[in-house]
This record gives sequence, C-alpha cells and structure tokens, in this order.
Amino acid sequence: MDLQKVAKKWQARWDKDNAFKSKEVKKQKFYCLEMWPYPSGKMHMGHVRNYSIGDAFARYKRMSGGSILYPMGWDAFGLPAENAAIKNKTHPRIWTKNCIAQMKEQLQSFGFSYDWDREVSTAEPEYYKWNQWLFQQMLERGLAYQKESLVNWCPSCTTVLANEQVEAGKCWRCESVVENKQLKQWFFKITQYAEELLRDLDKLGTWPERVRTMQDNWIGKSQGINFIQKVKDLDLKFEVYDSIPQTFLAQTFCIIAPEHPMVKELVKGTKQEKEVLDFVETVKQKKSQNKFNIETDMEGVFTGRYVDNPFGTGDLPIWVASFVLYEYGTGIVNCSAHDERDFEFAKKYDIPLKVVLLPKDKKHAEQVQNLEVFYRKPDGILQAPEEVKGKAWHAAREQVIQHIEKKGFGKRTTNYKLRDWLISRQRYWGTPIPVVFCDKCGVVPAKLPVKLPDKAEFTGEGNPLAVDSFINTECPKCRGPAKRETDTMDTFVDSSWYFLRFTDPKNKKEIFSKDKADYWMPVDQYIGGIEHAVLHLLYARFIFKVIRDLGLTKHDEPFSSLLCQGMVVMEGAKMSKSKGNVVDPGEMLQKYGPDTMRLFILFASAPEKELDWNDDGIEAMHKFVLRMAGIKDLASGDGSKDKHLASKLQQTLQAVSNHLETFEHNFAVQKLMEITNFFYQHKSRISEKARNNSLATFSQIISPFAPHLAEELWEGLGNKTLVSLARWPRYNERLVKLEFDAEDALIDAVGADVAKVVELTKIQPKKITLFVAAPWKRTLYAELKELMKDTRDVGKIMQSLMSGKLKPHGQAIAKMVPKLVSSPQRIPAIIFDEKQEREFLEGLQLEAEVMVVAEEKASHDKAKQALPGKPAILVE
RNA sequence: GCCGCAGUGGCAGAGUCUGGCCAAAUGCGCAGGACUUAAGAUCCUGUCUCCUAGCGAGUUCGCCGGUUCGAAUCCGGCCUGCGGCACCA
Repeated sequence: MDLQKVAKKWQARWDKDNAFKSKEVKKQKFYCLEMWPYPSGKMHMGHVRNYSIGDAFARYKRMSGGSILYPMGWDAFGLPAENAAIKNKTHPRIWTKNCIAQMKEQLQSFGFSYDWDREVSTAEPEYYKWNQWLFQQMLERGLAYQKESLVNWCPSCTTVLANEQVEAGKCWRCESVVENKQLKQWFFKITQYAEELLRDLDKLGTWPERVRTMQDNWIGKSQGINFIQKVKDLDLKFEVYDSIPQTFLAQTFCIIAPEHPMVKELVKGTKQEKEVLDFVETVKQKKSQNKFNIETDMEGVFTGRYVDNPFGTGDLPIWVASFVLYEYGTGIVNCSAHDERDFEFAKKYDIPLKVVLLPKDKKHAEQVQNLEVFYRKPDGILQAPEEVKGKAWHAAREQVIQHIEKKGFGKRTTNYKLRDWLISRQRYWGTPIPVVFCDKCGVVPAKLPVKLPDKAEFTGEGNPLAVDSFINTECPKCRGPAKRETDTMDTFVDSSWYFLRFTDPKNKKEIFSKDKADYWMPVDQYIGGIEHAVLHLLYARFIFKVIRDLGLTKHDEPFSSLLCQGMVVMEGAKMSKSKGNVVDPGEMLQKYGPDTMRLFILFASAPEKELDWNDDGIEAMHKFVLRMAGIKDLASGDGSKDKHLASKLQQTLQAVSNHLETFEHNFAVQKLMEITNFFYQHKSRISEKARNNSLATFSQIISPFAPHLAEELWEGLGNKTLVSLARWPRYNERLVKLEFDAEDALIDAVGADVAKVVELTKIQPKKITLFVAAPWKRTLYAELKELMKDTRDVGKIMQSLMSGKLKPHGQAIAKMVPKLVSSPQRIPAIIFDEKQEREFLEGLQLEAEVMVVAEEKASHDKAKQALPGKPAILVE
C-alpha cells in the first residue's frame, strides 16, 4: 500500500466533502482547541505533537456524536516577521502571508481535521480591529491606562516587555539581558482581577496542578499589616507593608527603595542630601544595566531622618537600601533582627537590633539574645508583646494582628506580587494602539480600525510607525490637529480572545455574536505547551473576565479543561539549531507519511511528558502501520478463534475509548498493537467473515490515530461513507466478558457441585484443598457471589485463589483466616500444598465452622484429626 | 530558600490512587529459528539469576526502617534527579 498516495487521496476527499465543517446545532457541543501557532513558515515537532494530540481527541469526539468546533488560525503579528523583513528587505505582511501559506499546507498534509472555514489571522484588519475595539472598551472603563514607570526594556528587540515576559532577568524571546528604563507606557489593569484570577483557579480542577500552582505563585497573594508611619520633623506620612508582623516590636530601623520618589523629599536640605542622591544614582545605574547582585551589592545610606515610632519603642532611623523592592508592597519596609537580610544589613552598618523571638534551647537563645546569630523559626517563642508572650511565632500570628489592629498601629492588608500588564510595544508589526493625543481633548479613542500603514521603512532603527505621515491626524472629537500613538500592542493581547472569534470568525458588526459564543464556550479541551502556564493562560483568563464584564459572555473561565503537552527532545536535550539536533517534521512526513508520524508521536510518550525522539522508533512505527494495512490481505482460517477475536476487539474498543478520554494515547496505541498482533498470530483460526467484521470496527477505532489508513481500510470493506464521520462503535459488555467465561463457569459449578470446584481449579494431585466456610448452612455459591461483590479484598483473594496464582504460605493463611472469618467477610477457599497444610493446621485456631475438602485420603484424615468435629469431605 | 514532581529490567516506559491473578504490559534493542542463493523485509520463539528447564527455586522495582499473613504499591526518614518561583521583608 502506498501510504503517501493514500494520504493525499483522503485529504482531497475530506476537503471536497467539506467533511469537518462545524455547525451550531441542537446537540452536545464540544470545543477542542490547540494553542495556535505563530506562522514561522515551518512546523516543528512541538507543533506536530500538539496537533496530533488535539486531532486524535477531536476526531474521537466528532465520531462520538455531538457537534464539534475544531478551528485553526494564525497568531500572525510579532517580532520575527519584522526582523525577517529587515533582514530580507521585504514587508512583514508579505513574509507572514508566505509563511501562513506554507504552514497551512503542512498542517493539511498531516490530515488534521480543522474547520478551515473559520481560519483567522491576527494580522488582518478584520481581526485586529476588534482588538482595538476591546482596547477602547477597556480604556473607557479605566482598565487600560498610561503610566510613567520603571519598565523592562529589551535592547535587542528594542521594545519594552511585560513582567511575565522576563525570565530570570532575560528576554523570553531573545534571551538578551533586560534593562530598566523609566518610560510612559500603556498598561492593562490585571491587578484589579488578581483576587478573582486566584480564586477561580479552584474552578479549574481539571487543569494540571503545576499550572495552577504557577499561576498561584505568580499572583502571589499575601496577607499582612500596613503600618501608617510619620516622619519625624517633617509633615510626611507613609505606609509600610509587613506580611510577617509577629515580630513588629523588634523593628529598629526602616529602609526605603532607591527608586522611591519620597527619598528626595526626605533628604531635601539635609546634610546627607548629596550622599544619598549619589547613592540612589549608583544603584539605579547598576539596576538598569542588570549588574545588580544581591550578594555583593547589599548597601545603604542613612537619610538623617527618623520614623516617629508609634509603638513607643524608640524612633526608627530611615535608610535607603539597595535591596528594597520598589515594586512590591509600598517600597518601604520596617526592619528587625528577625529577617535575615535586615539582620545582615544592620550588622554591616552597626544599626542597633532588638530581639523578641527566642529558641527553646537555652544556649542557642543566649546566642540569639547577644545577636551572634540570626534567628527565625516557626516554633520560636515570642517575648513581646505581653499578650502573646511565651507563644510560638507561627501560632501567634492572628493574635498579634488583632493586637496591632486594636492598638491602631496598622490595618490588615492584602498584597499581590502580580503587576499590571504592560502592553505597549515600540514595534511596527502589531495592532496599533487606537488612541490619538489632542492638545485640547487629551487622550481620545481613534476611529476604528486604525490600520497599519502599508508604506513603512524597516531599517531596524527605531519604530517604523514613528513617522509624520502616520502620527499626524485629526482629533475625532474636535477635528483639530492631533497625534497618533505609535506603539502597538503586545501580541499576547491578540491571542487572549481568539478562541472567541473562532465561534464567529466572519462577523463584521461585532467582535463576535453573544449567542454563538455562548453556544460554543467555554473551550472544553485546550491543548498547548507548558511554557504558557503563566503568560498566555493568565492573560487569556484575565481578558475573558473583562469580556464577561462587558456583558459579552456568561462564562467565568475560558478553558474548562487543559492539557499541557511535554517537549519533544532528542537524547534528553531540547531540539535546537545550535545543538544540531533538530528533526524536521517535513522531511519525516516525506519519508513516512502522516499516519506513521502521528502514531509514533502519540505512542512514544504520554502526552504531558517529554518525548524523546529517536529514529529507530519511527522506523518501527512505520512497520506497524504497514502491518495494520496488511491485515486485510491475511490468509483466513477455520474460525475457531472467531469468538476470541470478537472478545479481544471489544476489549480493545473499550480500552481505546477510555484511553482517548483520559489522553493516554500511548496506551491506546499499545492496545491497537496488541490486537493487530492477534490478527496475525491467529490468522489460521480466524474466518474471513469474522476478520472483515472486526476490520470494520478496527478501522473506526484507528481513525483518530491513523485517519488516512482508516479510510482506506473502511473503503476496502465496501463502505462509500467516510469513516472519519462514522459513529464511534459502542462496546458490548457481554462480549467483553467472554474472556472470563472460565470463572463464570466456576461460580455456576460451585453452586451445583462443590466437588467440581476442585476439578475446575485444576489442583495438582499432590495438593489438598481446604474450603473454610462459615457458616456452612448457606450454599457456597451464595457465599462466593456475595464475597465477590461486596468486598474488594476477599474478592481479590478469591480470584487469586481460584486461578491458582496466589499461593500463600500455610502460616500466612492460618493468620489470615480467623481475621476473615470473624469479620463479616469469610474466606471460602484456600489451596495449598502439604507443607503449607501442616503449618496451617498447626496455626489454625478458630471458632468458626470449618469445612475441609481434601483430594487425598491422607490429607483428609489429617485434617479431620486436626480439626475434630468439623465437616470434611474427600474428593478423589 | 519556598512550592511541585519523579527514581522500576540493556533502553524508553506501564503498574503505585484502590496492597495479593507482578519476574512485572507495550515498544526498542539483543539472541535463536523459519523463509531467502544471500542480504533486507516479514513471521515465530526467547530475553533478572540458577538448575534437574518446571504450572521449578532464588533475588529484584533509589536507600533505610515501619504497618500487614502479604508491599513496586500504604506510612516515616534519607539520598538522587527534574521543573517552577525566588532580594516579595
């Protein structure tokens, strides 16, 4: 079979029949979505994996009935296109269009069952117009705002970045060291949704735990106290935030971030002014070049000012300290001996310290008291305030907070690490931020859409939008002269609501129709890389909630179920050009065809785990695909295994269905291998009729994994329809059970004739069988039935015993039996050998009634002797 | 440092939730056989150790200990590896 030809043939047929078109109909809906790609032109293995997983699931759901939405589109704005344009002296639009065309062709050659009628691209005005509309809605509601602040600047991308896009001080895209700059930028007020974003994580029970944890950490909620403090000799008040306020009475000094504007006010006119401002400059310099290192640069200067201490424990000197985070809390912190950094800082500058927390160990306590060592442990004993004296640091928290509130020192406050989302970018290839600046009217929403000007120069120097022809415009309000915003939006904004546009991609009047969105949303299954655990997945949740608050959807969360597939690696290392271990899916596709590729990628690893690519593996899978294709040509046999085949097929169907539901594709493929082997192994005992019957079901269940081969097999059986649209077969419980016939017979037999049990269990002549049943009044059959059903443990034991596979030692049985007999469950049968028998009889001391069934006269006599008065029968 | 996850045969990777049909699926690799002039492909068999070769015995699932008649599986401690966050007071 020419697999390449087969693939092309069915792709053309699907296309011609428009087979995968989705409709809003009165059926159970299912929205399956993969994180859409940035059109770089070439797919990488990660894409293939992502979409193979998604397509298998979508195809399965489609066959299971119901209406399915499975769309695809392009996250087409972004830096690579612009950089490519600069490099190749072309226009990003042209470059992107080419890339999309290439990538679409590749996607289609893999046979993914997308509804291409819904294709959208963020770089088209039809799409980004609504991006701009959304921005203006947010602007109107104060959710989009402009602010001058210290921001992350990537010198290589020549644009600012959001906090989420900085990883360990480096740009997420190009890994350049990020600098700090003071700039006026546009932000989205994601912090307004911090609490809800955190709380609703609980609704996302089917999301991977680690994604939820990562978002939880990123939002970083903490609860503590805000102290309101007054500067001595100045008419100046400020707040400090303390999330661990138990040791507040140990506070002996106060530190302020160098970036804090209050520093200037504090030192104005003092003799420290110059020294402090110089220090501030040095630290800022270091930070902006990212040369700041907490280990070596823990420095500070005294401002000459004091806090008028409200606790009555002496005034607190205010220092400017390099390590204070301006962005967190209020940027000013009260310090005590019970924080490691503060302790070290105080030691370095000889600032007095006070201790309110001591360990139980006396020697240790003395060291702490003498400030020889730093100390803070949850089980440390608080010495102050009086109200909690003697209590543990950890346990006293709530009480201390109440004390602080009662005294009026401060008030309970919640703090988040989450910062507002910086969305402006100083680049061309993105959605223009749709505002104009008018001298008269201020910031005014622009008329939509604000199209990207086609004529632009891509030199790599400066923002191509920052040219007069684009900037100069007219104010929509007063018709006077005005200037356009030249920044574009972070492309993460584009992709924060695309799943909604897919529900109504061609709408010219609205961002999407509420009815259609309400029908399809939320996305039932979302699939994509873990690298977006915080970035895209947090932004999308935020924007979705904003959209809800605009009244455009009734749901709270966009993605009810999430799967994060693992990376594709080679020999343990991430595929990268520099390592030279990149496998090109295009080449592989040429060589093996789509079915082999898809099967291999699904089989090689569980979806959420790493996938180690190896060439032998795909070669082996290719053989397997050919093997499946060859089933139909096998010589047929006498039919003695037909029933077994039917049973095996039903088992496979059941297993594959379950594995598909739970994304255990690797196991599903394994089951397909097993049954394929069965066809081959027993070909001489399978009739042609049975084989063809089975093959029909077989082609249905391989359809999500190897759709092209499935169609070919299906057609080969005389079907004119598409197997991709066939109904997923239902499994037949009775047939699944066929394999357990032997056990059923056993149970039936036991009811009729105890002796038969012995026969059925195929006991060796040398062994004896003991049935311990209490009370013996009821038939063994009833006992068995009850036991098998009601108790797991005994049921399991029963199964093991009956199949003869469990052979516990006599001693063990002796101990086990009384326990079981005295409990509501009873053990009806035990099989063991002579040696065990002896141990058993010696060890057995039970009150319950016992019946002995022995196979040999000697064993029978022995048992009777050991258990006088117990019924015993001999089976020969 | 904090949080989360994992450690099973030559390799990849099941089994762990719910203890016993577990010497442990499946695939790769390896060995032998059939077919073939041969190679490849394909098919079959074997693949922890020992032997008298068996519905045989022994030793295994990171290490140590505990619970249990019984532990890869449950509990406690330790070691190792991975991921995320990290100057958040």
